[in-house]
Amino acid sequence: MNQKYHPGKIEARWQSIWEKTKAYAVTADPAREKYYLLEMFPYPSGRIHIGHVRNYTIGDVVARYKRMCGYNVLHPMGWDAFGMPAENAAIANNTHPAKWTYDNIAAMRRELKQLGFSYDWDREITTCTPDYYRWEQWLFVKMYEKNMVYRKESYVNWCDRCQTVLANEQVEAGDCWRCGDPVRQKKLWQWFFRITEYAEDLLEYCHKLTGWPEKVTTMQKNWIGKSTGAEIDFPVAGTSEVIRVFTTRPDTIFGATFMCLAPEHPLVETLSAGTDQQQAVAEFVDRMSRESHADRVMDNQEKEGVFIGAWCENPVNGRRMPIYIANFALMEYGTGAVMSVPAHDQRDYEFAKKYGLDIIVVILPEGVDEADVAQTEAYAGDGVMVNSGDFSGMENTAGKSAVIEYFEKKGIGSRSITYRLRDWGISRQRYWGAPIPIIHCEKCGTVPVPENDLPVILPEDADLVGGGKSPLGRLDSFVNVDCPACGAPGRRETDTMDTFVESSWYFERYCSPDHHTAIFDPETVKYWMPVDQYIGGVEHAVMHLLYSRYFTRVLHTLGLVDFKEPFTRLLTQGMVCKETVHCKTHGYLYPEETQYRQDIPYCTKCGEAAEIGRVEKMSKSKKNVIDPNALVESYGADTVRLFCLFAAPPERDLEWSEQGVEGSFRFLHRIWRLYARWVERLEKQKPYTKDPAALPEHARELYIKTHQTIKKVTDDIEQRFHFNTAISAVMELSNQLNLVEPERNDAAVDGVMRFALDSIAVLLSPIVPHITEQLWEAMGNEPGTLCNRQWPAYREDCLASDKRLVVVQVNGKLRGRFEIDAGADDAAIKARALEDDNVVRFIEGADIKKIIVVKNKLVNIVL
RNA sequence: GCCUGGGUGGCGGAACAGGUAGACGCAAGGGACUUAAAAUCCCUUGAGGCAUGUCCUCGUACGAGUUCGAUUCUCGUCCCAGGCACCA
Repeated sequence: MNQKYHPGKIEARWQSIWEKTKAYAVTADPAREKYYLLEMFPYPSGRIHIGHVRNYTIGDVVARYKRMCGYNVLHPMGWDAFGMPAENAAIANNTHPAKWTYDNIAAMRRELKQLGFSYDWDREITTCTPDYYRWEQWLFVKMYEKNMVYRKESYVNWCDRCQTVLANEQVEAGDCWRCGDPVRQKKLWQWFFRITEYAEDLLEYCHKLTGWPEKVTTMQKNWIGKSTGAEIDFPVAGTSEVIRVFTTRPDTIFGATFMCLAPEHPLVETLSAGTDQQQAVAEFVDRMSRESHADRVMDNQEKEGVFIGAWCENPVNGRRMPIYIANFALMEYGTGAVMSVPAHDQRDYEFAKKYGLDIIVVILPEGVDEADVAQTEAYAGDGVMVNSGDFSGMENTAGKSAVIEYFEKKGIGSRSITYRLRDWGISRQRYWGAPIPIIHCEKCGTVPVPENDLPVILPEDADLVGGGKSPLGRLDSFVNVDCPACGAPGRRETDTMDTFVESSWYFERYCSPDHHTAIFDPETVKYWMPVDQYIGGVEHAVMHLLYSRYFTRVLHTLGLVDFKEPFTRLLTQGMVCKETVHCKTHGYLYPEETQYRQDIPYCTKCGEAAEIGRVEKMSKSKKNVIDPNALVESYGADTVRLFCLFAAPPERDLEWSEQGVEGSFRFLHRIWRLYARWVERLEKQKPYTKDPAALPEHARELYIKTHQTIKKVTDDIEQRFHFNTAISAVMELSNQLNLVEPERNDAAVDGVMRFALDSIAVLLSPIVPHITEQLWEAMGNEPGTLCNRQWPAYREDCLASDKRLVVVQVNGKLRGRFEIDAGADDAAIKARALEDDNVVRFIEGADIKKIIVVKNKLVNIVL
């Protein structure tokens, strides 16, 4: 066996063996217990980045571990292949999005294979293929038939640069999440999924997702944003119109002194018509429409509004309330109208102060004088109702229900629930996406494409450049089609679907990727789904995960699956970060543009010393990126995998360190040399697996340590995915083994040594599969059998040694320690503690008040 | 502002039911091997003190508290990261 560890050849060799033997291909087998491990599939941007490597390494360890534990493990990989970067790149490089995408996929597949992940490549999915999106279109038609999809004209977030509509979730702080340009409002006909129909169910199940990080379910709950309250009708003075408001505080209705409408509210125009406010209102509405939705919602703008020249009447006390339009009233939340109670709502308070409107206190906190409430700010807390007619004197918490019941009796209001969540707009005016399978007919309206005509193939000859309309809209051969219902000339829908649609059901398709007669084979889905463990970035905590949960409910409603939640357990791994380096003249520097001398980076362009900046998430804009490919080339995949796991537990951010990588490489090298020293002596040696008691002491210690390591590694992987501590444990074991020298010819230790070395190979194999397979073979084992080996069990009789270390405290401070037989009773432990020289120094001449003994662990003497 | 996390040596991180704080690794310093360097191996390494020890004091963001005993539990404060935010 070579003394030196050369990862290059070894890794290529095992990868080709795994590929040839289809080592990780699986089939549904009802006789075996399944485990579905899924990592979020990547967008084929061109190269694998280090975040992918971390994500997929974590997943691969779990997949390999579960396989070794006997599960039938489904571990697939594929490509989230539709999306705008392909289009942008195609325009920039004068190529076709398909070519760009497929080239990228080929390159990234090669990179993934070089990392040795245990995927069943036979199940590879590419979402931009008709094979895949035809079933998405099929599902769209089913949803259309069940009225789960609809079309409406609505304001949408529009990005001028990307020429596309964005979902609310895709707008970050008022800007496009992709390009960062400001987003503005545009009115378009859009297709929507009725996700709000499932709002309550999605919310309710958040509490049942016990295998998810609380962080994520909390974010989803906030996103759904349920509010309980009432809807109440306010009659408009002098007309038969009523304004319906939603409020969470019906208990404050006696304090409502004015009304605020959203600028888009349908009554704004009618009510202001013919009044002297008409002009001012029109101007305000116009100004608001030009301001982007994001600006209106995001900035803590000053509250402003305009009186619309009409009044309504407070239904509980007949008070005449002026009606305003206000910039903070949102048409898409509640009813687009707010009953304003300035004494008890901060926004309303500021608005009232600004425009000199009445403030009436109706809730009195305990022990406070009415004159002191709402003097400088609104009081939003609980208290006793005052100035509230028959309700005065009631606790406001009870008052809420009482007021609602009163409304219901009088027929002017009712209990109501509102959600922040809105329906999912899926129309995109882009080329590189799945066509929406609808035909517009003048006579029949919107007609779904019949099942037999699916898929609606995305034509390859679209002209991507040239603005205004969607590229598909400029393609007559695509647009012109006969109406399937009446045969008259019709027009195809030219919008494509949001790419979040593809990623909302790909995990089901993985179960039967080659099924050509249905969206998936129900039997295999029944066997594999739901996903037992899903792993991905926390940046998908709201959109992707909520959409996937929604889609699974749709499939459930359509009778296609018998579960509602797609992902039983979720792990969100942290980001990969690295320090930034900044040169005064050249800005941010790539690692290869810096040279370190005595820990100070120098810019290779100008030779000047550069500044080390904050540690930040790796990104191209900060240039603090690492190319995984280059790392694999110089250190090998095993080292890269090992470092990704060792540097931090998965849920935390990982700080990249070149020296850390170096350290991981050295560790693998140490393991390699440890084997090299022993391989000749132990090749034919059987591992010792019997009772530890039969061994001489030095061998027994090694044997016990090995079993303890097996337990530690097993627990760390199984219970917490804390691979960093699992690796530490193996390092400790290997450090101990390194002290044993084969040259001593100590036959008593050989069997134990063989057992320990075998164990190291097995324990490390999910983490560093190539080197361990190589070492396994070198030890005379059948080549390639390590990855199919049973995960080792540990002997209970090895977990605790027969000696225990007991520490002695005096008044809680550590003063001594001693070893004692494990079986020793409290009295014996106490006696030993009191004999300890150093302990005696501290207790001499003092009164002992109390002695606390924790068996086998600790004595605390209290003076 | 609200909701999540988090704050431990020079650094990444351990301590997974309140019981030895700093495992493991990195970096640094010293030594061995070598003509030399690299690689490798060994030793030291939280801060301070002196009486140099199986020693003492301090120490897990800060301040209180509960406890025989707190990195761990409670309350308050500060800071960092992520998410949400005029939601009626």
